[in-house]
This record gives sequence, structure tokens and C-alpha cells, in this order.
Amino acid sequence: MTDRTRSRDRDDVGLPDPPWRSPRRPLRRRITREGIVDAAAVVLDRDGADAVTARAVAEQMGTGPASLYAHVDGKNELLELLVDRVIGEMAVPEEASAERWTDQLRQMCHDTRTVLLAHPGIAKVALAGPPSGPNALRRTESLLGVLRTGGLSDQVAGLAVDLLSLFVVSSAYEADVRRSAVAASETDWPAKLEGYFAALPPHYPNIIDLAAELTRPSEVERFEFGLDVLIGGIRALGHSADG
Amino acid sequence: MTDRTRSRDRDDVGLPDPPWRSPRRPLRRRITREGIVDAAAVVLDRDGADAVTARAVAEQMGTGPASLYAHVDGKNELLELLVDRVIGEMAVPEEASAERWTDQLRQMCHDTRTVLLAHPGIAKVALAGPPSGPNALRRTESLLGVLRTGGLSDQVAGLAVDLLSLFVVSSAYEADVRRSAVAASETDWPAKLEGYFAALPPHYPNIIDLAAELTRPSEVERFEFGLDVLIGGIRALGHSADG
DNA sequence: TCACAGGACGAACATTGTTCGTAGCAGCGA
DNA sequence: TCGCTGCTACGAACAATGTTCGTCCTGTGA
Repeated sequence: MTDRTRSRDRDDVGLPDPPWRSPRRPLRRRITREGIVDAAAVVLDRDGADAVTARAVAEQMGTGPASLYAHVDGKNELLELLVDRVIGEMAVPEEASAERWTDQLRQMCHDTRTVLLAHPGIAKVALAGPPSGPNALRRTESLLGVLRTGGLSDQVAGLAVDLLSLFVVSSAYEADVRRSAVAASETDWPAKLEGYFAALPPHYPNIIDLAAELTRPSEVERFEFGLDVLIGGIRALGHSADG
Repeated sequence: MTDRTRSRDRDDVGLPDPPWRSPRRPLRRRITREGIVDAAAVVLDRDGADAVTARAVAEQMGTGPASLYAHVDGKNELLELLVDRVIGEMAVPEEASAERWTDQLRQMCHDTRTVLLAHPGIAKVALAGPPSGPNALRRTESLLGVLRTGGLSDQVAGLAVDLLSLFVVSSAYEADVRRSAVAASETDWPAKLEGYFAALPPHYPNIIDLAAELTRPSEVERFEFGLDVLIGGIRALGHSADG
């Protein structure tokens, strides 16, 4: 339980790699938490989250893996910091509006999804731990504001914020998995899967019948559908008597 | 791309560990796919999904890790088989009923969650790959039947089946993570988190205000809420004009 | 200038998934 | 019954990973 809440309100964290002098650094470098997360972000965007290993991050900094452990508790903490950094790329609405609250909700969910998908593999990491960093907190705060402004009860707002986040992150994870799977085998997968479903033995009449509906929708369509269902359902539940 | 679809319609897969003769087996054992999955299931239930390593499974069978690779493509395939075996423990309704379709839906979601949580760590694995095994297919078939019997359009049924599965599995994953985290540090975590939220700086008025609502609901309550929202939303969307 | 404390880092350890090469068993034809 | 052939169980090893230990350097205060 180190002081993870300290040194948070800095906005100059994202500086990309100040070229101090030259690639040769005979001087002993000064390693910082922020520098480590910077290096991890570079590796993340270049090779994906699975490539964010202690060695890769260290090499990106021009040192060995042992050098990280004086500033970061372990890979877990490093990944948490990385996730929060990604979440920090998202914009949050200035002020919640009572009329446009569902639009704001949709917008925030879209933005979360976008930043997650912009960094391949990070959704899986985000799913692993509950959001605890300052940027995630800021997002939760804003989300709660929108929900309450929409007239939802406190109880429903509290539950809905978790539900929406779970949906957005897990949906991004699935999209990510599917995307990299498609990237691996370049054959167009939905068509093959549809053929497979359609050719199933007759024990599966519904799957055979709905082969197209099961395989054709894009990830975006699925996401939009989920968003419609969730927001509609939350609205209905939140405006009845009490949840 | 091996013949993964072959040898599927066997129901005697679940036999627990026939004690052939004695722990000493001077005879060369006959290793089968089913035997490997059996052993993996034993390790899973004993030590959790993270402990399902090639070595652990092999040791459970009294052999070395290399012996598995003649029957299983790799750890991925082994885990897929394991997930499908777990899904197979779930009961599916005999026939879809037009009146009780939402009850049947809830029941199936509950059952899925139950079997997932009965095997610690398996939800994470189930989340990784889209369901492809015969048991998952049977479940999807049944789910589709219930949704169509409920009067939903084909399009909505196809999307809803994915959405529901995503919610159930990811929610089980979160419950699993939380459970093992609580098991690790035996202090009661929700209370601590609530205190942390309540003591946040005033930049977070909503989180401070809803600290209790955010931390107190149990995993079951969250799950029930999500189910209410999803089924309500699906119902509303499926019975309007067209999705 | 000098001693000290903190940290950068080389090397190593344990654990993982996976592959190679060997050797032994099973089944089959004679 | 005997020998051959092909499949396969499996010991050993390899590469990659997270993490720790001990050493030595370096910046800093007196």
C-alpha cells in the first residue's frame, strides 16, 4: 500500500520523450514513475498490451528490468497506471444537462470505447481491475453527474455507473479480441462463421435460421444496440417508483 | 485448423477419474482429449484457473507436459474445451414458453452465472474466446428459442443473445475478481472503499455523495440490476417497430 | 573533500508455454 | 510367433516472463 494517490495532478505527464542530449547517455539516468509509464505507453501503442513486459519497457528506457522495481510495485501497478493514463485521454462533459443527459451518456460511452480501442489490448487490462486511478475517478464522477441530472435515484445511479462501465469495457475487449483474431487470419471471418452456423445439424434450428443475424452485425452495431438497451432499461427503471 | 468439430456428441465425458488399477502405472497410459480435460477440470476445481498449467494438468495425469501436445493444440484449445465442459453443466429449458419467456431468460442467465462462479477463475477464460463448443452452442440455441418465443424480431434476438452473454460472463468475471481479492486480504473491502470515496477531495461531489451506493451493493444485487435493465431494454426495443 | 544513503542495474531464479528427439508400444502381415 | 512400421508417450531442453539479490555508482550534505 504505497502512496499511490500522491503526485497525481500533473498534466505534463504526456510529454513524448525529451531528447536530452543524444541517444548516448553516459550519465546515470534518473528513472521516475512517469517515465516508466511513458515508456510503457510507447510499447503499448507500438506492439500492443501483451508486449508490455518488464523487459520491453526497460529496454524502451535503455535499461534493464530490475530498474523499474524501485518505482513501481510490479507489473500490476504498472498496468493500472497505464490504464488510467489511457482513460485520461477521454474528454468529460463540462456540465450535465437535464435535457441532453442521454446524449451525454452515449457520448461518454463512445469516448471511453474509442480511447480503449485506440490502444490495442488495453481493454483486457482495464477489465481486470476496478477503476481506481484519478482519471477513472474523474470519469466516474462525471458519469454520476449525468445520471443524477437525468433524474435517476441515487441507488439506480450507483448501480448504473457500474453496469455501463462494465458493458463498455467488456464490449471493447470483445471487439479487440475479434479485431486481432481477424488481423491474424486475413480471411473474412464472419462469412465463414455464418456458413458454419448455417451448416449445423438440425438440432440447432434457431442458430441455423439466424446465422446471418448472429454473424453479420459489426462490432459498432452491437455496441449501439447494447447502448440502446442499457440506456432504455436504465431510464425505465430509474423513473419508476423505486429500484 | 484441426478437426475440432469431430467427436462431440458424447455424453460420458464427465466420468470422474476411473481408478484403473493402482497409482502405479508401469504400463504406458493411453492419453485422450477427454482425459486431459478431465485432469484440467480437477486442477481447476482444486486450485483455480490460473493453476491450470500444462505442467499441473500433466502431473495430475502422472506424466509430463509434452505428453499433452499430441492431443491438444495448445493451452488455448485446452481452455476452450474446459470452458465448454463447464457450460455443459448448465441445464437448458425443455421448451420455450410464450408467457414465461422472461423468467426463462432470467433463469438461464442465473444458471450460466452459477456454473461459472462454481469454478474459480473460469469466467476470465470464457470471456477471452467467443463460445464455440457444442455445449455453448446448445445454450445459444436455447437462448435464441426463448427470445424468439418472446416475440422478438430476428435481428433483435441475434443481437440480444450476444449482449446477454457478454453481460453474464463479464459480470461473473468481475464477481470472481472481487471474490479472490477479498479472499486475499481478509479485511472487509467495501467498507474501506466507501471510506476512501467519502474522504475524497471536494472535486468529486457525486462520488462522495454516493459512496454508499457505489460500494455497498453486493455482486448479486448488481447482477440482478443488470438483468432487470437488460431484459427491460430488450423487451422495449424488440416490441417497437423495428430495431 | 569525504562519507553516506538511495537507487540503477547485471545477473540470476522460478515458472510458464512449447518443441525436439528418442524410444517404446501396438497392431499387422507373414 | 516374429519382425516391421508408425504412432505416441515423454525426458530434456529452450525461450520468454515476472521478480529478487547484491553490488557499485552517484548525487548530496557536512
